[in-house]
This record gives sequence, structure tokens and C-alpha cells, in this order.
Amino acid sequence: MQKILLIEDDLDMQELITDYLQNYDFKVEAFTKPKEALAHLENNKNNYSLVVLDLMLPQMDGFDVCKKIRQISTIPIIISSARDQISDKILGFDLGADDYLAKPYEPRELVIRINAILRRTINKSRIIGDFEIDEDKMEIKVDGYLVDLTQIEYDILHLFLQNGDKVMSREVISNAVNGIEYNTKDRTIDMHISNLRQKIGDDPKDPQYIKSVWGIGYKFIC
Amino acid sequence: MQKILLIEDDLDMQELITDYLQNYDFKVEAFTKPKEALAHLENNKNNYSLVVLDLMLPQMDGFDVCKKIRQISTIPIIISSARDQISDKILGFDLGADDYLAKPYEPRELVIRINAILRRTINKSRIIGDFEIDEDKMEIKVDGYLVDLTQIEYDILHLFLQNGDKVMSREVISNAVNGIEYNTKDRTIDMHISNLRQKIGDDPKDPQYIKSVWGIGYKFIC
DNA sequence: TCTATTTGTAAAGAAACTGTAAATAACAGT
DNA sequence: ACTGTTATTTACAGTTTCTTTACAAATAGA
Repeated sequence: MQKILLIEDDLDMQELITDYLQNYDFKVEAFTKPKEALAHLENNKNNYSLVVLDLMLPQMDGFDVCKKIRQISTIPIIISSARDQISDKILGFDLGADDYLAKPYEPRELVIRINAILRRTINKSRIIGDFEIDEDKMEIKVDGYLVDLTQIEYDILHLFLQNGDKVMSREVISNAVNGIEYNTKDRTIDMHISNLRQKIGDDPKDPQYIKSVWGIGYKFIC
Repeated sequence: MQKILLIEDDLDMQELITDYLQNYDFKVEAFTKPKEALAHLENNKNNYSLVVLDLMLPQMDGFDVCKKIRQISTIPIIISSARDQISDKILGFDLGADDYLAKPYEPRELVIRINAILRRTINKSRIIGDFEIDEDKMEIKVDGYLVDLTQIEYDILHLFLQNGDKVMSREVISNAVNGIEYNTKDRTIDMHISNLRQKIGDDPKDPQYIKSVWGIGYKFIC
């Protein structure tokens, strides 16, 4: 799930945006004070996908906040501001903002613009537990280390990462992976799981990641 | 210099935008008829940095044009439209647009939004790793040395350089390069890669630049 | 505890894929 | 039509991945 850092002075607006974005499956962390937000961002750079920044703030000018963010990160920034002057927009974009929404706007528009920007963002990797998956690169890291997976191994792990800790039958795995009919005698999936476990450093006797579900299949532990 | 493809029905508007963008050092090619624009884009994919698309067009619905462009290219698209409904914006972004400007807008705003998008686009930098690409001359240097590439080799390397380290399937490469349907038996792409590797001095057993992705295609290493 | 069933995995065999030389076809310029 | 260049196809060796087999170990139920 994508995490958004919201910097917004007006508490009503903050709640409105937070609630709305949550409906669209974003996790929002909201800050009122820009200095706190900056400090938090600095310590959690890789945790957030995007910043929504209001310009009317206490302590600091919103443009300065934008500039400061750019000094520490290339994270996409959407400015959300009551100021609608073209000069403000020019300044905002100049300071490195990726989009500029003039209040009042429909919250829905914020959502679609966030999605548009995230779609273009270079690093699309998501972090799930000890895993980090980059679908463009078709790469998965465990504890920060890149593991060299075959196509099918990648597909299986991808499936697990996408499906939380649901139990996955061999039937389901088989279908998701190679679209091939599964029959009970077939141990193919088990072999792939075995190899996968070795590569990600998991012990079937004391599984940290992939748990066997007797008589059914396997379950990923988030 | 960045080249912009403008698709705009209204000739006054077309001239206004063209003149304005030229003042900001963009080269603009304007089309009135979407079909011509699409045909032209298809044949000159690598020539343009961005498309500005009006929605009110003869022959074809603007949204369809947007969809068609996305089918053949990942080029950034800014929709410029008199329609200001949120539903239009949702549709536009859904179809892969990168920004949406409701008319009337200040031409200056178009400029800053174009710049904001191009700033995020990888191809802005002419130097990528050991490579240096000159799109006007259609030349690529490796470690400062000009390599003599054929058309298709150039297109493939250009595609790689533009797409970071994304995995590129043979399907995608084939389409980007000659717009021809790919079938599994076909080894053409492999041969071009093989020749390309020789020319840029890359060893498939220990690749510095082009890595094979088993069962899928190839990946450029930045 | 005993038995039938299931799981884990090493090892071997089968299948699929890649790299590239060489042959052939298509094309552009003269 | 001839020539040189580029693109595609073919063929095959070498490699990697996938599947099957076989058996020991683990599990569930009687």
C-alpha cells in the first residue's frame, strides 16, 4: 500500500483528505507543523511514495518546505494551495513540485493526480515485511539482498506478496504461475517452493516466510 | 531541444500554443487531424518528448486518441480541453494522460507543466551511465566512443536508455522497434541484441549493460 | 502405536531457452 | 542489374529451468 505524507495546517481539511485517500487505499500520515513533517520525512525517506503539501503553514513558508524537501529527497510533491496565482504555480513548480492543485478542488481530483504521478515514478518498489518487490525490474529483495529467482519462483513469491497471508492451494498456485492444470500426483509446486525457500533462507521446519498447510498447500507469513 | 507534438483542432489555439512554446525553446509540430498525428507519431516515436492533446477533434474522439497513443508509446501526454468536468479528468488520467489542463488556461501554465513532466522523464539527461545519446544525430557514444549502429540497433539501445532498468520483453522490444507482431519462434530480437552487445563491448556471460532475463527478454543495467 | 497420506528434497531426465555462426532475404544506392 | 549493407531465418551447441521420480521424514487419524 502506498503511503502519503500530508502536510496541512487546517485540521478539517487534513481529516477530509486523510479519510478520502484512505478510501482509495492510500495510507496517510498527516502533519500540521512543517518542521515535524520534515524531520519525520528525513528519517523515513523510503517509507513514503508522495507528499501532499499545503502552502499556508505555521512556522515556515510552504515554498520553503518544498525547497527543503527537495534538498533531502526526490519524492513527488503535490502542492495543494488556496493561492491560485500563476506566479505561485511557477514558483511551486520551479522549486520542484510535480503538480499544483488550487483549492477548492474535488478530493477525487487529488486522487487521480496522485495516481498519475505514481504511475510515472521511477522506483515502484513496494516493501512488504522483509521483502521488497519491484515489478518493473522483476526483482525481489529479502532483507535488502537481491535474490536470483527463476521465472516461476518469482511468480510464486509475487503471488504470495500480493495475497497477504491467505492460504494458497497448489491448485491456485499452479494456475497463477503457469496456467497449467494441476493434478494431485504432481510435485512440481513443492519443488519450486523448496527451491524458493532455500533462496530466501527459510527453513520448512521453522518457517519465517512460507508455511506448509497440510493437505492444502502453502501460506505466506507477512 | 525538446520536440512537442501538438494535436489541436482550433487553428488559432494551435498557433497561439506553438508560438508560445517556441519562446520557451520547444520545437512544436502541430496536427489538426488526429489520424495524421497518430500515423506520424507511430513513425517517429523517438522524436518527440511529449504530446499536448486537445479533446475536441474531428474524425475521432480525443479520448480514443489518448488511448491509441498509449497503445503505441509511453510518451507523456498533457490533455488540453475545454471540458472541465471531473468525470472527463478521471477518464483522461485513466487512459494514461499525465496532466489535464482545462481551457481557458494561461499558456505559461502549460509551459511549467510540460517542464515539470519532462523533469521527471528519464530521457531528459543525455548521459546515462557510460552512454551518451544524441537524438538529433541519432548517435550513441559508449565511454566517449561513437558506435556505428544500424537503425534497429539504435532503436533498441534508445529504448533501453529511456526505460531505465525495466525488464523489456521481446514482445515490447519488437513492437517499439518495428511495430511488428512478435512470435515465439522468432529469433530476430536475439540477433540484434547479440550484435548490439558486440558493438558496445558487452559479454552475455558477464553483462555490464544488457542482461538476459530468462523466458522474458532483456534488461538494461544502468 | 500403526498405517495411510502428505511433505521435503536430492537427483536425474525432459523441456525450454539463449547465443551466435552462417545462410538467406530484403533493401538502398549507384 | 550490381553491390554493399541491414534484417531475418535457420540450425545447433550449450545452458538454464522445469518436471518427474524416488525415498526418507513428518503428520493425521484410527
